[in-house]
Parts: sequence; C-alpha cells; structure tokens
Amino acid sequence: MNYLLIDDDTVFSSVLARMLVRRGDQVITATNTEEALARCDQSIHRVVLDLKLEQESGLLILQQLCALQPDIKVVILTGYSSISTAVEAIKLGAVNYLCKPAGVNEIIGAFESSAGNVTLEQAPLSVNRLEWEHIQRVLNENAGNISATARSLGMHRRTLQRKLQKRPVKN
Amino acid sequence: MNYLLIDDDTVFSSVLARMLVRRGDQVITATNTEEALARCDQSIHRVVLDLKLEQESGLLILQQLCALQPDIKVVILTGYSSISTAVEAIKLGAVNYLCKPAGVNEIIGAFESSAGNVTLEQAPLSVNRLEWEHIQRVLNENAGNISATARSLGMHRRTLQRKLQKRPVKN
DNA sequence: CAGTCTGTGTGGCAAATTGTCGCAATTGAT
DNA sequence: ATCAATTGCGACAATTTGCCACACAGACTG
Repeated sequence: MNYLLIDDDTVFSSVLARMLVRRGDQVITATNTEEALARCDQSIHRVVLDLKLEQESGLLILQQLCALQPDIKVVILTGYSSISTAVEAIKLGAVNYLCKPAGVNEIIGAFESSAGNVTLEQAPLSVNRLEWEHIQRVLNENAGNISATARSLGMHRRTLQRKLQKRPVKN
Repeated sequence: MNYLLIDDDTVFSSVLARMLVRRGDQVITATNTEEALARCDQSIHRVVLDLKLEQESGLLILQQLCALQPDIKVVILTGYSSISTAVEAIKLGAVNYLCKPAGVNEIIGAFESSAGNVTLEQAPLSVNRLEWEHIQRVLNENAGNISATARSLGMHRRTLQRKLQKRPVKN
C-alpha cells in the first residue's frame, strides 16, 4: 500500500510513517495543501489527513483530493474532532474519521473496515493509555503550562498534577 | 413535506410533531422498528430517526429504510451521540446527524443543509469527551458487546456499564 | 519597591467514581 | 436440555476527584 500522510505535526507524522514503513508500505508525507496536492498521484492508495493544518481547512483538501483521485481512500485523523466535521468529512468522501490519539492498528483498521473485510485482531488503546496520550498532546500544545492544559481539558488542575506525577501508564 | 418521526420518547416525539404540523407539514410517528417500517411508504419525504430505540439499533432501521425507499432523507437525532455512530450513519445513507436536544429549526436545517461551511474546532476535546468517543468506537467495533469492550479497553465491565448509562459529556 | 497576576507544589477532606463479588435472568450454540 | 457467555444491578470497600486553602516564584506595572 502506498500512503500519503498529510499533517503539520511532523513528529506524529514521522512516527506513523516509520511504523507503516516497517509494515512494508510506501509512505510519502506532506505538511500543507500545496505539498499534499502535488504529491498525490495515481500511485497513492490511501491518505491520512489531519483536519487542522495551519489555517487551511482539511475539508477543502479532502474535496480536492477526491476530485483529483476518485479511487483514493482518505481517513481523517484529527485532534480537534467534532461530530459536525465528522459528518461533513464523510459526506465529502472520507472513508473514516478518527480522533487523534490513535494507534497504527486503529488507523489501518479505519481503512479496512470500509472495505467490508473481516476485522483483524487489533487491540485498541486502553482508556488510560488514550488519556495519557491526549494529555501529553495537549500539554505539549500549551507549552507545558499545566494550568492552561487543565482548563482546556476540562479537568481540575490538582487532578491533572496528580495524573502527571504517576507516569507509569502502560497499556 | 411528509415527515416520519421514529422515537420511543413519545413526549419529545409529539412535541416535535406538533411543531411540524403547525408549519404545515404532515407528520406520522413510530416508536419501534416494526411501526417504522410499516409506516414508511412513498408518501414520506423525510425521516427523523432516534438511534437508541429500546434495544433495537437505529442503524439497522436506517439501512432498512434506505433499502425500502431510496429517495428518502433520513436525519439521525440522538441523545447518545458519538463520532463513530455519526460516521456509520452517514456511510449508511443518513443525510445528517444531530445531538439531542435540538430545536425544530436545527432539524429542518439538517435536511436542507448542503455541503459547506462547518467551522473547525479550536479547542481539543476534554478528556471525558475523548473517552466517550473512544468507548463508542470500540463498542461499535465489538458489535455492542459490553463484556468484550471492557476487556479490550482494560476497564471493568461494571465501570463501563456505569459510564454508558450516563449521557455523553459535552465538551 | 509594593501590588497584582498567573502558574506551581502541597495538604486535607468530603464527594464521586471505580474495582470487586455475587447473583438472577437471557441468549446462543451444542 | 445444558453449558458458556453476556448482561443488569445491588452492595461495599478502595481510590480518585473536586475543591478550598496556603506558600512561593516570576513577570509586569505604576
């Protein structure tokens, strides 16, 4: 499978890319609309698209990609998910829509569930793991500011502090 | 316009019906799958469907309705909304997906909305919201099997049950 | 410099949530 | 019919949370 990853978070993007490559897939990345459209040719089978690129709307890219390559399969993957954008994305032709702390298995599964395949044995992240990943992501977004992160996450600062202190969160 | 309202909450259903009638529309109601299918004939233009009818899956009804009357427009309206069911619903042919409570205007708008302008979120999901979405997704993957979902999520079945009883957390 | 914000660690305690056990009712397959 | 799995729910202890209070450190300002 040839993947195109469109995400301005290069850290996340490269991690995902590495894992896909290890599986034996071809991966190309893009960090903005221009790159994305330029690198999306017939060789691409699957696209992982972040909805929130800089200022640009991922939904717009989605439309353009679908117009360009009708056979392409696009999965939306975003940290700023909402039901309304999910609905819109599917109507525009995406095959699935995931919230961002998502494992490779889930992402691959998101492509294949639509193909009507029988689902392979794929373990989703535990709730605790998911929570941890999400917290780290938001914390990072807020430049390590605990108070702001707690507000943004709708949780008590005290609680967030306590959660951060006990890091050992294994699956 | 001829509406068919499918909802086991007769209070909500009748209120909505009254408001539609006052607008000059025809309204028929149903509270379960059987009634819904029986009352869905060519005269119906629009369906408002609650996803959580007793034990029955609204998604199943959605498929049957679409198979029966391909031209019909179905809007999902549910109190237990999640991104994964929204995605499923749209893929199965619903034209929109709303969270209860929703006003008449919103509902009518949902039928008429053309593709277009949804605003991207600017704040990340709260941890609770994210947890809810994840649970719904995995639950969906496990075909509604609570025990399996709990195992898969590394949480106690009892806890999962309790979480599912509560309504989705608003961001 | 004193005064005002905002962010950070910490303690304590009531309130809420979760982990566990158990049990009856259901369901599905054999 | 029978066995295994699932489910809903009550009860109770173990944890975790929400929340208040305080002390301290920078940053910024008049």
